[in-house]
Amino acid sequence: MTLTSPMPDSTAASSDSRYDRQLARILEHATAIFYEKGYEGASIRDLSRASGMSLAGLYYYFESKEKLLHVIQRQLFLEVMDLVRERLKDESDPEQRVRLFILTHLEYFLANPKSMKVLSHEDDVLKDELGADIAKLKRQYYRCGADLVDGLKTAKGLHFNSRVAVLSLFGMMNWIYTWYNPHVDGDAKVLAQEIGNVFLGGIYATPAPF
Amino acid sequence: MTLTSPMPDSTAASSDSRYDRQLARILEHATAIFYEKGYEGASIRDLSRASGMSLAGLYYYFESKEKLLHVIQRQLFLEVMDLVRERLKDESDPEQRVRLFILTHLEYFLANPKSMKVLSHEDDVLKDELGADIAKLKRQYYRCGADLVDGLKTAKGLHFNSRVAVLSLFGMMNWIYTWYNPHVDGDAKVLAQEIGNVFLGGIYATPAPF
DNA sequence: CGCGCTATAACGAACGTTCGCTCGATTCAT
DNA sequence: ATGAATCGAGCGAACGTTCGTTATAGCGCG
Repeated sequence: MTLTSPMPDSTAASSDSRYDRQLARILEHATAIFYEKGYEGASIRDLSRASGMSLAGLYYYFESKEKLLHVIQRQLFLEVMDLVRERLKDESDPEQRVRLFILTHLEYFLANPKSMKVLSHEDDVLKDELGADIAKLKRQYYRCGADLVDGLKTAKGLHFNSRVAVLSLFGMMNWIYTWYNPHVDGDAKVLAQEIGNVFLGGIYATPAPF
Repeated sequence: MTLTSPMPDSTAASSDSRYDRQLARILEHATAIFYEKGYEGASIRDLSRASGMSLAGLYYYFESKEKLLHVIQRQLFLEVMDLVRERLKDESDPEQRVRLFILTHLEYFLANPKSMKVLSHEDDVLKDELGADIAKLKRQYYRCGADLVDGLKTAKGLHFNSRVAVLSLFGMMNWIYTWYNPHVDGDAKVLAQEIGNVFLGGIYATPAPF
């Protein structure tokens, strides 16, 4: 009965009910533990220790380890997709739209580096319906990026393999969690600039077919 | 009745003892299982089932699950590094050297897609000495790519952030295991061409620092 | 009181690992 | 040439631990 649907008695100002605050706290700790040890390597007891709650206490908030990961991943996807949508609302220049997409993605995930890994690294552990649901969200997000790149492509009359280009872009961005060091590499703005330069310069320089 | 060679052994090539062949077989099965279920998600019993050998039998060939992964990863790094070194021997043009690096990396890992994931995805599960050893190899491999890119950079008098550029290149290449489909995307040669175009076009188009 | 929430303690199953043993091939002394 | 001893390769069964999960009983607050 937990987690599959919002609490029935929650009113509009539900974001600060005790239940919601506790749930958010648990998701945060769980994300940190999954980040450190990976989903399979993390035990419910690790989560219990980290969040200072008993095993049974945790199960009051989610009904299985799988559903817990699912909630975390789903929330992250929805949040970043919402953010992207809102940021892109006021931009119409095709190149700037791609740059803005990169910037938004990096800003969100450099602000939540542990979330970045839990999304990127634990991407295929969920099976069946739960896995299919996450895969669907992922495909939506990919589509979003691909549409932006294709928009730029037709606007400028470029010729390149869209699929490989977009997936390469996602590769650059999603690989960051393995090396990013805020003291060495700049903030999201700097990084988005540099990665945007490489990617856009790369597709602009693409050879014309003949 | 002189004692020339003990066994006639039709398929001589006795450089591989039975032990070595069995070990290789086990490593291959283990790679496949780690690929499917991840290191933490794979149990020794899974490996036992896959390789058709008992639990205790497996432990005759390695002394712990961690050491098994270590052997696999170490062997892969050494093999691909050797391959890169040999291929680069005869090429002196800086751009072609970078392209050749990309091609070699892709050829090796598209020929061994499961290995690619076991290296990329299970990269930080090993701790202490074993982990440090793998991290050292990884750093060597990174250095290799970085030197090539830096060679091109100075040869052409380009200006860009080498660290971000090289790590982005590795991001593009190492992310491939999440999406590559041999029936849709080309073989290593065509993929190396496309990724090389994006990357090289990207760093060539880099703005001068002012 | 009743209800939302937490803690204790336990469940069976699965985990990585080890022990003692077997069995065929090889080696060696006679 | 042959029996005894050794060795490499592998097996079945079990070790103690940890896993995800749950039944149940108790607390504090409206």
